[in-house]
Amino acid sequence: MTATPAPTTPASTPQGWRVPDRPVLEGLEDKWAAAWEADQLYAFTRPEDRRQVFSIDTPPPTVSGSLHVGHVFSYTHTDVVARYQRMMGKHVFYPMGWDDNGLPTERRVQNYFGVRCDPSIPYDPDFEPPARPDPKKQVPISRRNFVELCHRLTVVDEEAFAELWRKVGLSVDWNQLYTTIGTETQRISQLAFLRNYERGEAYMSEAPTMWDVTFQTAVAQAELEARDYPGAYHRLAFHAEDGADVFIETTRPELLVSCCALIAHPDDERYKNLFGQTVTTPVFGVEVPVLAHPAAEMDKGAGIAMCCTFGDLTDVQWWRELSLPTRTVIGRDGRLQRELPDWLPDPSFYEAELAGKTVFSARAAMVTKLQATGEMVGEPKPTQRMANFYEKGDKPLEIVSTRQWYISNGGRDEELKARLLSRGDQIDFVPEHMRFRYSNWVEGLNGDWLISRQRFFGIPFPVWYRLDANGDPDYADPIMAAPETLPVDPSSDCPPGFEPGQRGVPGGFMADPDVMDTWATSSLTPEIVCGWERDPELFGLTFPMDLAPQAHDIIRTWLFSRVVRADFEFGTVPWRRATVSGFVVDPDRKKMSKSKGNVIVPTDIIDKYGADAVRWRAAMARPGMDSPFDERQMKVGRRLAMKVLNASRFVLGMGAPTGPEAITEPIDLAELAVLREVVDKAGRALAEFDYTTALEATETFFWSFCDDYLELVKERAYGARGEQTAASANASLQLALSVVLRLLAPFMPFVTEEVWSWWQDGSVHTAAWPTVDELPVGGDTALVADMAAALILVRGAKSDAKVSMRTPVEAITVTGPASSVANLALIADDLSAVGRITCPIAFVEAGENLAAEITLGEPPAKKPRS
RNA sequence: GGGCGCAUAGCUCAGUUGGUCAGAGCGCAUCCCUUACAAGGAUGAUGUCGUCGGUUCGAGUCCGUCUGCGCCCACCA
Repeated sequence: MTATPAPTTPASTPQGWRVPDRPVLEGLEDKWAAAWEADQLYAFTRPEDRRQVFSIDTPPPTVSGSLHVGHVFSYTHTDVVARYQRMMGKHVFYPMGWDDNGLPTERRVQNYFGVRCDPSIPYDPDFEPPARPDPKKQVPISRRNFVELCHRLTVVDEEAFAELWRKVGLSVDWNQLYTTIGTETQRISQLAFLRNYERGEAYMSEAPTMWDVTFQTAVAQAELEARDYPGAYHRLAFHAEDGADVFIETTRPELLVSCCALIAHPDDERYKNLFGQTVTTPVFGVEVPVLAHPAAEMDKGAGIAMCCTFGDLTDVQWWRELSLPTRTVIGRDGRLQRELPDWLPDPSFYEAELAGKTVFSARAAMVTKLQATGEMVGEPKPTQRMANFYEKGDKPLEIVSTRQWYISNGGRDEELKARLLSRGDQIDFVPEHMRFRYSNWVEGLNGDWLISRQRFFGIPFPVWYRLDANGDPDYADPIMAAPETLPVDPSSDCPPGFEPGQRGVPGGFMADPDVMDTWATSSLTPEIVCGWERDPELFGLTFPMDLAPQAHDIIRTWLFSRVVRADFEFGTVPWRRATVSGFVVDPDRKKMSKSKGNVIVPTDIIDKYGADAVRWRAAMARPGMDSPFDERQMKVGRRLAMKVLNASRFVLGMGAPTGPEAITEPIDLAELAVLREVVDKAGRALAEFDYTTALEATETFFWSFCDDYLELVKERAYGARGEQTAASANASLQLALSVVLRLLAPFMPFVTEEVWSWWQDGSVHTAAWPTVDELPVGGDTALVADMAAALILVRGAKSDAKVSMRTPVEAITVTGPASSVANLALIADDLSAVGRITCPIAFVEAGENLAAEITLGEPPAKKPRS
């Protein structure tokens, strides 16, 4: 569908209002997005008092990915509330950020340009990526060239994202745009890190870490994902001192070489007599102790396990708690090390068959050897087990001992853990039960937060190391950058007191080669956007923030890490309220993902139904609720948007501008009394982030307003019964329209702005949120219910008779309870007009429900088809 | 195995502290070109509120039980 501009030619109306003849939805997004931008309608202006601000910690989307309809939904939820707060008079601080830092961008650059980063290659200032990228033959390029390509591509991606957000109508302040690789972000990230380091919250440690062999980087606990992984049990014979065999079962026979103990549960009668003895390993003949540890599970495998450094996290626990030797065989590339293990009595088999092999080849070689020596019982027995993966990787993680930077997060400090748990209690979660995700995660932490990554496109650590006379780094006493010099790139900048020529030479210095994980940066989004250590006035006005929206999959990462940072730096929570949106899932309730091919492209759906319709559907999904995608529901939103256009045109085309003092008719007062209740309900709901309830209340009112009230007063408003009753109708219609447009504005910003522009000055989005005080008192809401019931009686009679609604009613007797009958008598004239009732209506008090005896006249002649 | 959530019309979901709470929209059926709206409008049908117990004058609503589903975490011997 091509977007045609909305008609701007005003039809001439006596009031001077500019109401188009045939209003359409097409083109409203472009028209109003441009106007809002030109007017800087959503630009943050600084009030005097923090209480006048509503600040939002917008999640920065990963620009190397693609936005799907779920993103549109969740960002719309926040935007609805931002718009409400703005109309409430708040100075809304609503930034947008792009997460363009880190591994996802690296991967996209590799695929897009067909290159890969090789830090050993020198910079080539004239480098151009291959015209035809070949994914199988990626061109190795220098780190600096690689980073340049990352920047080049993110600029393109970010423009596409911004375009989508404008189309969706997010009322963000684009002046506050930040990126997670930007200069200011680098400065803040490095500064916060230095502060953490000074206070002892950040530290370096050499320890076993979860390691991805594909990306060759350490990964943090929060990035792990347990997945099913096929394996096989291998039953191996160890040899006891008395010559007996001790059988263990393992899924990783290739790690046998790194075995440093056998371990069983202290209460396990089968192995009690072995504790304290040593056994020798099959094939290698290494002598290892048999030890007891409660983490050994009697009913798992043979009940006795070989501990290797390192096969899994239990091995790490045993290694640490039993002070076992470190026998590393898996290298950072996932292959068995070429260096020969010095603990082997005879390394010849290792050298010939294992060194340099992948774990898979090594396993095969090991099994062949074990079968040859008779030390493996039977065939490998296939099994399904869970293995830890990096969430973006496709090979199981290995555990490798490496030197890394950490920030404490309570995983190794019960006092800190308790404090961070209590921070969670200080945050309002919407929906409330999402706080359990937070407390569950914090309670389950078993280590500190690993923030260094052995990657290229990220924020470097502002750290150097002195090199001793042999050229070896002194990690114990790192040189930290001076805060006023930030941001620094230690690979090109010099540490204080050194010359460039001293880089990499004995007695000189070297840069810390790592970059910070992307969460180490995004954990600081409140500090970044609020102007921490940059703009104290802004910071005072916006921090702690009011709202932190996110999806439920990042509670353990982004949400938690921001709490950690704010606790360390400020001793406070970073925001008062955290809201959690659900996912949009496919009709089978499966999560959308590229690999499943079930992703809905948001621009397609917006082009087809309009942004207001998509936003309407988004707002019908309550916080935290996953929502199946059903395209038909977009039509419902579109119909509402069309209704707003048409009903507004009708109301504004009928009478002269009339003030509320003209409203005197009981039904007019009654209709506005219903609206009073809606205004009250919608406002209270939106204040609590319950946008769905607000929308439902408004929408229900609007449909009955159109279907019943508008129909009922139509003829009177045209002046059929005199000026005074017409003025009452028109004043009521205009007031209701003004209120309804404002109630709908947060949800459907485009169509409401369009209609507002026909007859009002300024933008509906900076108009005041409606209050009950704008609406007259004294109306009886029961009258509206009676009206609706009466209309159904008249229309039902015609529908049953299968005749046109224009068919006259020649006789009608309405019966019902006294109050209803009395109410309907008040609006008999209006009822007669809308029902084509040509006779007086007879009212009789009888029964508990309204009923009618109706005699229909001749249906009108059908008009010929034009 | 631990935690959380869900179970109400064919579908998606509302049902605030137990007392017109058996609802909405979609879909479906029938009808209507009606001068705001045919990408419309009117009218209508549809449910032992997952199971079994309990509290109560009264239970979708509170308590317990079971069953099914979903999500998060743990789980490599």
